[in-house]
Amino acid sequence: MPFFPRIPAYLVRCLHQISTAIVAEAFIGEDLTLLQWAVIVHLDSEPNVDQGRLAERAGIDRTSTGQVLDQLEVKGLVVRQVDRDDRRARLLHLTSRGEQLRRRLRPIALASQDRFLAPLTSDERDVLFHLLGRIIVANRAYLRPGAGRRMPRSSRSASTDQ
Amino acid sequence: MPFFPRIPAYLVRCLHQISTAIVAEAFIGEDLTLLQWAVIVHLDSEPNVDQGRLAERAGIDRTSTGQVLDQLEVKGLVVRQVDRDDRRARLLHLTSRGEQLRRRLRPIALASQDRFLAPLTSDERDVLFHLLGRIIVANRAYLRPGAGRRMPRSSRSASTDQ
DNA sequence: TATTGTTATACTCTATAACTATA
DNA sequence: TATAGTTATAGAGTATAACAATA
Repeated sequence: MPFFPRIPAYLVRCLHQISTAIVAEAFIGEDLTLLQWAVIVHLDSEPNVDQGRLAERAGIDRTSTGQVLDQLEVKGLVVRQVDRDDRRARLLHLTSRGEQLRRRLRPIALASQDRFLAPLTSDERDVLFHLLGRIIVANRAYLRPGAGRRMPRSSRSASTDQ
Repeated sequence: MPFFPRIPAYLVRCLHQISTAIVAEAFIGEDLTLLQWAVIVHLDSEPNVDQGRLAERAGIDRTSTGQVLDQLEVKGLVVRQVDRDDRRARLLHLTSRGEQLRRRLRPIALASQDRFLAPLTSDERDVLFHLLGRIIVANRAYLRPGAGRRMPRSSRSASTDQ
C-alpha cells in the first residue's frame, strides 16, 4: 500500500510508473517502446509533419525525436522525406507497415488505458481529463526544455507563487 | 501548445515531465535529485524504517532505494544502522544535517508544488487528489515491479478490462 | 545569422540477475 | 529455504553542446 501525501510531484511519479508498466505489459513481445508508440500515433494523426513540429506537439525533445525516428525508420515503420520547400526539414509519415502495426496495436493500447482508468466512472474521467489538461496547458513552458532555442532554466518564470 | 488526446499515458507523461522540471528548477544549486528529496521526506515522516519498507512506501524499487541511500549517506544526510533484532535489516534516519536541509528546502518544495497546481481552485485540487489516489490504489500492483519477490510481467492480471 | 536535424556524450531512473549475510 | 541488502549491468528517457546543411 503506497504512502499517500498530497504532493503532486510524488503522485505524478507513481502515476507515471504505473502508466509505463501498464503500457509495457500491453506491448510485451512487440519490440516497441512507449515513445515509439507515441510517435506512431502522432504521425497517424498528423502526417507530413517535420521533426521539429512533431517534437513540439508530442512534448518530446528534438534529440530524442530524432533517435526515436531512427529506430522506427530501421524497422521500416516510418520514412523521412526532404521537404522540397525547405530542404533543411524532413517530412515524416508512416509506411504501410507502420500503419498496419498501428491498426493492430490500437485496441491493445486502448484496453490498457481503460484498465488504468478502470476505478473511475465516465463522468469522473471527464473531470480528470479537464483538470489535467488545465495543469498541462498552464505549465506547458516546462515541457521539452531542451527542444529548441536556448532557454536557461534559471531565468524562467517563478512568479506564479501564491 | 501541446497536442491533447484523451490518452492517460500521454497526459501522465506530460505531467511527469512538467513536474520533474518544476522540482529541478526549485532545487537548482542544491545538488539534490528528485528521488533523494523523496527519500528525505519519507524518512522524516517515518524514522527508523528499514530499506525494504521505505522502498515499498515510496514506490521506489529496492535497488534504486539502495543507490539513493548511498548518495545521501555520502553527503552525510542519512545514516544506516544495523537492526539489532534482525541483523539483515538496516534502520534509516536523517542526520541533523539532513533534517536541517529538509527544513530549509521544505518551503521551496511546497512553493513549487503550489505553482504546479496554480490553475486549480482549492476544491478542484481536492477532487484531483481524490481521483488520482483512487487510480494509484487500484493500480498499485504496477508500482515497483522489480522491488521484491519475483512477479513475471506476463502473468499479472489483465482481467479488469471493461 | 538563424534554423533543421545530426552526432556525441552524460546523467537519472528503472529493471534484472546474481551475490552476501543473515534468518 | 527465504529474506534484506548489495553489486553489476543494461536500457529508456532526458539533457546539452557542437556540428553540417540550408535558409
